[in-house]
Formats: sequence, C-alpha cells, structure tokens
Amino acid sequence: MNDNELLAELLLPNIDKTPDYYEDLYPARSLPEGARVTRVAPSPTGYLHLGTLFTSLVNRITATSSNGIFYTRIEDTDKKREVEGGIADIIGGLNRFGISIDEGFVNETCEEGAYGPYKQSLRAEIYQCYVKDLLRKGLAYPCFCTAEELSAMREEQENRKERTGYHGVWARHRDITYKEAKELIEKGLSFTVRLRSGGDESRKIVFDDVIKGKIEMPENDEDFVILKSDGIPTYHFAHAIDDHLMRTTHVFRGDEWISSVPKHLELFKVLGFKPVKYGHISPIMKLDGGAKRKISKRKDPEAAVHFFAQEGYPVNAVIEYLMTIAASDFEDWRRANPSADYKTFKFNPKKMSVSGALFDNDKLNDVSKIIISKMASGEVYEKLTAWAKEFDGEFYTILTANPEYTKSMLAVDRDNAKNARKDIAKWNEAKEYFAYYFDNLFTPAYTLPDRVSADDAKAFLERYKNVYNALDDRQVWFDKIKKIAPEIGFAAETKEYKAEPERFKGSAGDLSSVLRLAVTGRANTPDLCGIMSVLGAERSIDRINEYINEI
RNA sequence: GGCCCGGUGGUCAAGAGGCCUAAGACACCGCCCUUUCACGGCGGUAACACGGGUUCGAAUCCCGUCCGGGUCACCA
Repeated sequence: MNDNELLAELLLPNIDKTPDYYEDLYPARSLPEGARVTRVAPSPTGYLHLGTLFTSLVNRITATSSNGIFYTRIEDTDKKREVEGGIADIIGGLNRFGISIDEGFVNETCEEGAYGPYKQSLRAEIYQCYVKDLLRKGLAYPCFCTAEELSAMREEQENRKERTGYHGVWARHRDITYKEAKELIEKGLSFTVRLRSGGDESRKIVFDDVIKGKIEMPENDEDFVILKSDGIPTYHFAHAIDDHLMRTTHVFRGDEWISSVPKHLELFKVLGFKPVKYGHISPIMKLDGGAKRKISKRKDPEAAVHFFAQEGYPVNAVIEYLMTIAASDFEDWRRANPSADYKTFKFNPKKMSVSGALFDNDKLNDVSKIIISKMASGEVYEKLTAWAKEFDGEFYTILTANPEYTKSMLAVDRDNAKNARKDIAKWNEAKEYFAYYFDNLFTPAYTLPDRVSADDAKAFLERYKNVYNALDDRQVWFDKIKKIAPEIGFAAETKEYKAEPERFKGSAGDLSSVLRLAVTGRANTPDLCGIMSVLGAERSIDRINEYINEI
C-alpha cells in the first residue's frame, strides 16, 4: 500500500465498498429519449418556503414536460439546524399544492424508488466510500485545522487584503504526510476531509445555464471541505454524489448557488461523473421600503406557504400565479387554453426570468379571483367550508348549519350566470362579503341613495311590499319596480331619466338601490332578485319593514 | 472589497440590428353596457438607467459609469 492508500485506511477504516459497487447498485435509468430527471432537495430546517414551492414547481413541470421523473431528497446533513416535523411540513405542503412526487419522499411518511435512501443522513457510507476513493487517489486529504485557526487565518487574509479561503499557500494541510496524519489522529484530533483542488484561479470555466445562459467564472482553487468532522459530507459533495447516483439530469435551484458551480463542476470531474445541467432560478423578491430584496422567512408572512392557506387562496391559484412568474409565455398559453390543466403546459426554462420578480399581490388576487369565479357553487361550498373549518370556526358553524341554504347563496350570479363575477380572491373575504345572508352577521344600514328622500323610499317600499313575490324571475321582479316608479315621480327607464332629468326625481334604478339597502344593508351586491329569493320573502319583508321604521 | 448575475411603464414582462411611433397582463383613470356592484367592451396615463462607441440603422452588439441582487463556512 502506498501512503495515499494507507491514509485512506487510517481515516475511513470501516468503509469496504468501492464506487463500482454503487455504480452497479444504481444503474442508469431507462427513460425515453429526452426525459429529464429533476428533484427538489429541501433541508428540514423549517416550514415550506415559497421559494421551495416555486423551485419544486419548476422542477416538476420540467420533468412532466419531458416525460421524466421528479423526486425529492432530504438534505439533512446539518443536524444543528434541523427542525422537528420539517419533513412532514415540506413534503406535505408540496402534496397539498398538487406537486406530485414520483420518487423519494412521496408523502410525509412514505419513501419510494430504487435510488434511495433519499435522506442524506442515511447515506453516510456511500459518501464516505467516494471520499475514501478520492483519498486513495491523492485527490483529497485530511485537515486538522480548528474553527479558531480557520477564522484567524481568514482575519489575516483580510488584513493583508488577500482573497480569503483555504487555497494555495494557505492550505496548511495540503501536503500532510501519512505519518503526520497518523500522529495527529493518535493524539485524538478530529479532522475534516478537503478536496485537493487542481483548479487555477486565473483560468476560466464556462458553463451553460439553462435559464441564464452562458456563465463564465474563475476555476475553483479552494480546497473546500467535502467531509465534515462528524463524517457527514458538505452540501457540495453530497450534491455531486447524490445527483449522479440518483441519475439526475437537471438541477433547478436557487441562484444563490451560482457561485459554487465551479466547485460542483470540479467535483463532477474529479469523481469521473457526467455533470448535470444547471438552471439557476432567480429569487422571488419583495419591496421593503424602497429596496428590492429576496423574500425572507423572518420578515415576510407570505414567505411561508402556510400563509396562503390561512388567507384562503385556493391552492391552484397560488400555483397558477407562480406559473406566470416561472414562464413568461404561460399567460399567453392560458388565454389559448383557458381550462387546460397547467401540467400540460410545455415548459421551457429559457422563458424564465433572469432577474428576480417582485411578489405581486394584486396579480395573485386577480388570478385567484378568476379561478374562484370559474368554480361551480358546489365546489365553492367544499373549498370555503374546508377553509372555514380550519381557520374560522364561527363562520364554519354558520356556513354548515344549513348547507342547502349556503349553496343556494353561493349559486347567486354564479351557476348559470353568463358573466362570471370576479369578486372574492380568497376565502377569508367571504365572511364579510356574504354577511347579509346570515342574521347574526347582518349589519343593517339605514341610509338612502342620492336622489331618494326618506318619504319617497317609504312610499316605494310600502307599495313594493304588497307586490313582491319570491318566486318572480329577474324580469318580473324588476318590472314590478318599474311599474311603481312613475307613481311616485321616478322614471321607469334609466334612459328616460337621463334624457330629461328635470322631469323626474330619479329612476327605477334608484329605487332598486333603496331596496338593496333595505334588504342587504349594502349599496352594492350581486343580483338583488336572486339574493331576495335566497333570503326568502319573510326575511326580506322583515328587513324592509325595519328599514321603513328606521329611516 | 474580490468574483458572478442583472437593469424595458408602478408591477410581471414581449423583444435575438431595420417589422419599435416598443406588445400583452396586473394596477390605475375615463367612456359604454347595466337595477347597484362586478363581468364584459372600447379608450387612456405610463418604460428601453446613464455616457461613449460599432453600424446606413441600436432596446437589441462592445466598453465604461451608476444602481440593484447574489456569493465569498466543518449552512444548505
């Protein structure tokens, strides 16, 4: 055995497999030509973040568009930051948003697929096997520097205005011998394993990012850590090993990773792997004061996907909105295919924005309103009550006390309507919006429209009470109002009034506003005729009487 | 600070040297439709960061400046 081999044995004595073993264990996938294998690899350090959802969506749609595979892998190599229940929240969140997962953690509890385990903490032996191989080949070496020594070194580099990092002459253990290493280990020192970089900072590497295009950067010459002192790899090393062994073809990830691409590419090269294709996604930004910045977990409620559930945005509204950011040609496609499943959209990463988009709540609301406006009342009922059950118990009780009543309320101006109303963007607006349908939510307003005096309002309402019939259709309903109008000095037709305003006090439209105010307490509502028929004649008349007494 | 990436209306963006007197969507405003509101229709306000080149011609190519973002860990 030569010194490198001895060193490898010394450092990782319990590893007896060789890379060939894993190459055979995880053979190339047999997928159709052009199929892309993508993944999302969250670390369970908290709840599902908007950015993670977005990245997942891009990876998912890329796989779907190419008949490929999308899988999840848990990057739990940092035990210090791990959070209880993190996996469940993230994977469960993806499921809830309809991001289907082909492999890996397909839901909170279940791991599937032939390329596992899909949790990095369970893959230590695999990583170590490759580290050992690198050690044997002299491509890696142990480093015994402590955290203190490393930061002292950094400080010195900063003082000297030199490039910081563990490279060149600063790479203290780069030439450590087997003998020296053995002594230090016998003294009980812990070590990390570093890559013996063959890069040269003055040379450039060029790679083609599938989103951002050609990017040129200095080669990596940093002897960065590949195996931490706890025997677990760093992200960089785990990325290279896992994405190779899991046969990933495309990695879409946040663009904060761009600067480490030279490290990753060097790793792929040194390991003898075919590099993956990268697509670096610009972050979703937020306006803070006057400045744009990446949406932040700590400062922005909408960073947590849970926020959207709480507000009551339908999940497909959030996805639809994210798609408009992800692909600049998505909205055109949507116009051409109004009811198609977004999953059938052919995604092209070249159509992704290269700079970060500001999160646009107005746009989300609009997208969401359109989606809700297209739902039938039955679906609205399901979604609304499901939301209320979780987030507004009082409203839930009210809504479900009489399901048929609630459904007929939701059907007004919705089912069979020629024009979809775009009124509600999220379920938490519903309580206020529908309040007048429920006696314990209804707030009367004893106000009058312009042009209508209290006396006229009373005169109109008194007459109207006698002719109202809850069974009337819209036409008959309004004809009755028009019939009363001239009797009290109002024009039956709006046009008539507009042509000669001096001849009338107002028009039948003004009178219907009186009725609207009396029955709903609102100046604006959907179809009043429909509302009154849901409310029922008795309740409508009661409210009219009360209004007459109060104005 | 070094290294990357980016900069078209308030926002998302189309745009690959002449088709740009710069699309579309959201937001905003006006008009029409209309029992109110909404929907819908029509119209409007509003942009190529700046300065130099290259070219007959530049939003588009090159350089510089400025501005914004990212990154420089035994975190991912």
